[in-house]
Amino acid sequence: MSAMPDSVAPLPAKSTTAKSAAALPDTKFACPVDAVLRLLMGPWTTYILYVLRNQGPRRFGELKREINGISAKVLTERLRMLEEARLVHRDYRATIPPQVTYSLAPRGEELNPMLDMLHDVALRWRREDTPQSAPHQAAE
Amino acid sequence: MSAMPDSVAPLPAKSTTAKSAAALPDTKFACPVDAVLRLLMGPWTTYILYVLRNQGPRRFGELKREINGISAKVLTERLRMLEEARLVHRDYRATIPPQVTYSLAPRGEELNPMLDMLHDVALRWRREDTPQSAPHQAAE
DNA sequence: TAAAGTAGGTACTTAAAAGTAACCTTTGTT
DNA sequence: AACAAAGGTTACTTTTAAGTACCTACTTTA
Repeated sequence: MSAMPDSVAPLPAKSTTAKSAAALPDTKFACPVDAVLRLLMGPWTTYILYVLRNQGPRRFGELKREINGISAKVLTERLRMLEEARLVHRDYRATIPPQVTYSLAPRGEELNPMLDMLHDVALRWRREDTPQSAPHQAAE
Repeated sequence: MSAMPDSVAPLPAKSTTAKSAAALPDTKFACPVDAVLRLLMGPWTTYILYVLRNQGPRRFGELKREINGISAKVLTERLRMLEEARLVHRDYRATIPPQVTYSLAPRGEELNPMLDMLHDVALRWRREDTPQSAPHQAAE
């Protein structure tokens, strides 16, 4: 029971300058867990981290080609966000075709144990939910 | 390096019956991590789990009153989703004012270690990012 | 001369999520 | 008779996110 001892509040889709701005006193001191989840949740985010983790540093075009279906716009958005959160590192070389390489920053690596755990849980649940005819799986 | 050895694919906002339906061959065998994150990401989801974990089983109205600002619609949606994912358990008593109690299901409790880890990382980062004048915090 | 690769940026459109408000059922209470 | 409480549902509107398409500038290649 050592989790979330602090003020926990969701981010109710901040509606600054909206019409009803006097209803919610929250949204200022948000739960840190929420903040991190908010980093990871977008459609392609964990996939990007996965590629950087397993394939190592990659250039923009390589990422775009590897992540089948993502648009340049969204890839840029995600990389900018992850860079701002210091999960990835951006290395820009102003050569004539400019060369930009992305890699996992220390904070990105810090997420690995947690993502591993999440991955284990997710795999376990999927195994449990898939009605296998003969349940004789050994290793993962 | 034991994470995500399987086919990883995002869920690109499934556009069935849309105009461009022949571009992406993915979205069918999605990454299990993505699937679990998709459960947790909505604005109020982790907050609901947090309340159920720390306050114990709660009725609908209690939850709604405790989670300041959530609407009945969204609370219902989230609880239905969490119930379908078997993270929470719904106990319905057809008394005359009907009585519905929600509690953490076993799978909900399985998430605890991971959420604790996530919480630790999130707290650490927030400490690092908050320039404290005198860094003499002892316990979390 | 025209295309392709490099790393994006911008504008526009569309779809999904969230919020708001009203309504439903039954019984007891005032 | 009207209202409150329980636990939602439904319809409607707004907000946000994502997708599509086209643009930049510079160089090499065909």
